[in-house]
Amino acid sequence: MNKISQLSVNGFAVRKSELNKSHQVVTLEMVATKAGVSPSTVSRILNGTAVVSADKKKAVEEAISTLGFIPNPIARGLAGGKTLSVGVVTQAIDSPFYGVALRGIEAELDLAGYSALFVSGHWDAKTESKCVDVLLSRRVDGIIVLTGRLTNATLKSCAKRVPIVVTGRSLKAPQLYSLHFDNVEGGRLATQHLVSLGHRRIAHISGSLNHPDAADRLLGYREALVSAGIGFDAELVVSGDFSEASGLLAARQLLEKKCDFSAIFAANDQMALGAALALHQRGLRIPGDVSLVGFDDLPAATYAWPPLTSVHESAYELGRLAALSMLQLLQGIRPGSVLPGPRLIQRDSTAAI
Amino acid sequence: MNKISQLSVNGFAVRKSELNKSHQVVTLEMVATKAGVSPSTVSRILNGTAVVSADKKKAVEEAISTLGFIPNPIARGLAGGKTLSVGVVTQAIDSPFYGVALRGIEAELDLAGYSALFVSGHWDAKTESKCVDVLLSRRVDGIIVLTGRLTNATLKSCAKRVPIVVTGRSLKAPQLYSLHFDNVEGGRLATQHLVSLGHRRIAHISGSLNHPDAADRLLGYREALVSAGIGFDAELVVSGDFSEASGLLAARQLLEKKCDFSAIFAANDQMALGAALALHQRGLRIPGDVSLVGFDDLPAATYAWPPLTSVHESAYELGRLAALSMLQLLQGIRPGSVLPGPRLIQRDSTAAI
DNA sequence: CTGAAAGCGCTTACAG
DNA sequence: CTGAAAGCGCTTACAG
Repeated sequence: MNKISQLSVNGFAVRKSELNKSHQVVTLEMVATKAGVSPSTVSRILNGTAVVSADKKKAVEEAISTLGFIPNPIARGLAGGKTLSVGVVTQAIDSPFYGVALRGIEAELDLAGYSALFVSGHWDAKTESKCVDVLLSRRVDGIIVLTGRLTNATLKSCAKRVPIVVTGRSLKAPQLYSLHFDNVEGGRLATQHLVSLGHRRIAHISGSLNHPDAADRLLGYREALVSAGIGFDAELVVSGDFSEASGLLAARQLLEKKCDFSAIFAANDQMALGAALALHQRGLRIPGDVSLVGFDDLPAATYAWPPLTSVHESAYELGRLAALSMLQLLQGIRPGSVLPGPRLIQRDSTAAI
Repeated sequence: MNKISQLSVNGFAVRKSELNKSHQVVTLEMVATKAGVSPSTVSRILNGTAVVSADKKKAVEEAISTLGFIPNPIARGLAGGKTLSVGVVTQAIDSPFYGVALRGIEAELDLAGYSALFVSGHWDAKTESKCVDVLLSRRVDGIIVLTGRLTNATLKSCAKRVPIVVTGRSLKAPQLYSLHFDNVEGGRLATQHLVSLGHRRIAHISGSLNHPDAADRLLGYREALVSAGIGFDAELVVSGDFSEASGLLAARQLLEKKCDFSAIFAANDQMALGAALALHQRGLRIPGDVSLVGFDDLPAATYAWPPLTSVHESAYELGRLAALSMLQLLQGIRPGSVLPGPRLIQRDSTAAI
């Protein structure tokens, strides 16, 4: 450092450029100087990475608090390869379902001093791959992938570079943990509920069938039907894409087909809401003329008219447990969390036939 | 570097520890070596920070693409003080309104190669302050604050450290740009619509009144009433907190007061949805017995029953323009974007008295 | 238990 | 137009 360009603030040498910052940044070196130890020692205390004598520890801790030192995660990341941040590949930052999951992730990570980096994959494997690259270039310590369309092989190979937690599938690999919700059981629950109410002609609005959740819910629907001795009728199944608009369209198709149904099980609440609108528009009453069951139990389900019976899946828990598992992976602990099972929440959109 | 601990991969010296990474990381230095120039030159080409001879430029660009070099934002951040990331203080990561704004921010930032760091302030000044600190410690290049409760003074002082874009208020300061939606006009529009339909007893469910948006919408309501010669009746105003649950409660209060109204203007769609439920539960028809207007025009408004008349406020544009303005601030350009004005979207929840 | 030194991957005056 | 060198704020072998 050129002596001529040096100044001093609080007894510390300061480069001119730093003076432009209104807040003088406190560095680890300043802490070390103030505490009369080496930077190495400060670092070790900070990270608990070695035993340090009690008196030095005390001196350092005092220096840290009087100086108000906050370690720079950027520098930490460069030097130690850790950034205390975890990347999250969500599919749409404004999804009502995943939004709640993000809140769960945020809450859990925050407890551990980690930050989340959210990027949206938009249900497109290419985009999701790009998201992973962005996250990797930002040197996140781990990546949480909320479902999406990345192949298992891709995920496993990512896990060789960085710990991965993925939702929406069951996968085993080193440094990879998956959290899976039992969608088959959920689909079964929804359908059984309708069956128990006396419905025999139960239509299903499925999600995009290349989406495992959609396929599983359909499977549960089918199984419940068969085991009730009703049998599966392909005529009664129309597929949507999990959006409200697609639910509306699907319900209209069902109506036009005249396939004579008394109930609809929609593979998510958003489609159920769309279907409800189609039904209302045709002058059909819910549940008087047709019973309706959704899936996810979004907050909106409670405020729909009539309030929607739905299969509860806790997005918040999903997010929280994904984050918790990631934190465990990062600490070298084998995660073991499992998602709570589906529960049927009965409201007013279903009734006996 | 100790020669003994050195290895070689693709002709480049590599530390042992790096071999553990499955993917050999390509550094700027490797690019320089391959192109036969100095690292400085590569950096300058990358940043367009100086004129470089055409041939070297070509060589470097070739090296970059054959090596698949991706600059490390972390190192960039440390060295240059830039991280190509902007922090976003949102209030709740799962808010249906702000969620859409986040999508707009993400889209715009992505175009410029920037990443967003989202943190939630939960409408609490203390928490929001903490969010700003976290963001600062991550060395974001700028911060976008979505409304919230930080004081103007706090915001202005933040702007001394880092460029700030804030929504939901009008503020002028160096390195600070604010984007403001005309909530007064929006409230006026909603109310005028009801007035034009012949309603005279128009109730209002306001948001939390310590929230400027809520106060402004109430003001617009009041102004419209007065200028229509109807006059303001405090009896007809009940306040909620922008949540569905509060809308439900507010509508019930209104009903119990027996204040005799034929229409309700709710300060946002979420409360309107809650109010609709309360109305339905009392057996009141919308709009037959009471007309209902919301605010924001969330996607959910379209799928409510009946589809909700609402004041459109484009959350997506809000986010997009906030991000655009930030990018301009970062380039030293004075931002000038303004939000589109409110528009009334008429659906089926309002009718002539 | 602790310090000096090198290094993480870049950027940016400085000096041609 | 371009390179050598120092530095960003930490961490981590290495050597006591």
